[in-house]
Amino acid sequence: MTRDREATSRRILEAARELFAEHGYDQVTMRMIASEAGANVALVNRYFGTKAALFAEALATGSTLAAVIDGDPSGLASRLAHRLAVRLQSGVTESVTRMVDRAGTSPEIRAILHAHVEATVVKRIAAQLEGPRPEQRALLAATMIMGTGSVRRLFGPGVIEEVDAEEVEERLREMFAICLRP
Amino acid sequence: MTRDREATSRRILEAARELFAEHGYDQVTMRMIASEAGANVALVNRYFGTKAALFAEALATGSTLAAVIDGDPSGLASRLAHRLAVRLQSGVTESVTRMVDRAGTSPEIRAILHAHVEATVVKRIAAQLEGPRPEQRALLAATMIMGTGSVRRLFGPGVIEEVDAEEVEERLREMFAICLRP
DNA sequence: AGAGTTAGTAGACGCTTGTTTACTTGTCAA
DNA sequence: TTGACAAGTAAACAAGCGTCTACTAACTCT
Repeated sequence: MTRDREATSRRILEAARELFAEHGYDQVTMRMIASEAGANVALVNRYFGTKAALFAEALATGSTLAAVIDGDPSGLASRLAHRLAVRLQSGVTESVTRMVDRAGTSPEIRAILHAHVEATVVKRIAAQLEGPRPEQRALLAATMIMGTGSVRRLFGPGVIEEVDAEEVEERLREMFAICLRP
Repeated sequence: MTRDREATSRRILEAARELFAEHGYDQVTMRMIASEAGANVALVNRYFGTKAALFAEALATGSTLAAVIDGDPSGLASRLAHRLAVRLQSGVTESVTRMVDRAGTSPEIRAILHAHVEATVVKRIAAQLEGPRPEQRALLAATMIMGTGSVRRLFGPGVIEEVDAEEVEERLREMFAICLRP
């Protein structure tokens, strides 16, 4: 057994990120994280303090939505619609929505998530919008992102297979256009 | 202490319905339900078997969304938009979305929720739609209902207060119109 | 009035959780 | 080579969970 604090804590953080994204905060135990990282439970606490602190740190790294949001403002609706349609078809959902969806009701955890979604989704979308109340419209877009995740996870791959992906994408594009327009 | 099995089990069921709707499955304990109903924990198990069975029974009674969905098909988009806008403003969200949002990942519970949402929301909306693939479009509407709940719960009353309720309702109405049209 | 049924209760059972403590062991400077 | 420091481990902690068993007490029927 090679002893490497940096490598170990990095493995722990990666395992935490994947597990939290997949199962949400409550459903993941410190022992699951330790096991996945090939480390001891006590080390997880020693390196990251508490479970909530580890969650916050895992959240700070790994949002792929930002790359979709950033870009040409006029194509934002199309990019978001395409992303959601692809995710519906592939069976994968945004890790952010999974986490929100399964966050549990701990005020501390919801506060951490709130700050993260506000910074990486709402503010980021709002920054591209012109006209009054950009955050209100960005919030509506966030609604659709979150809702897609919830529904997809609840209904599973069975229902979605009967769906015409192109038609859904076109409808989503129009819906995004409505909530993003000035 | 008056002894009335029917009244006691009804109190338990009501307490379960309210608590599950407010906090979700995982966060509600059998002891919370018993305490809220003024009954003993053992009685809850005796009358309803298991926690999951009680959840399923609580779910079967108490969906107020159905009343909004049923009615004139041409006014469906307006009714849904109004409902969501009101709920955003009042700080209350659909109990169905709360439950889904906080369901945890137990396959049994998610299966129960899936069946419930499919029957009381998706199929009910789809029944009003004409044209091809009504369920696909009903699913998009469900996406917005679920998403509104997630976002509202995550952001709390603070952000929503800065929102122009009428403008949001109008945008929601147009978005519903797009996803419901043939 | 007394016996039997049954609503209601107290408490324990086994398990899992996040976290901590006391310990062992590998690594590297002196 | 040795000693000190840090990485890693095993085990226990206290608390909380769903569930079950053994018991008490109120109601009903003869």
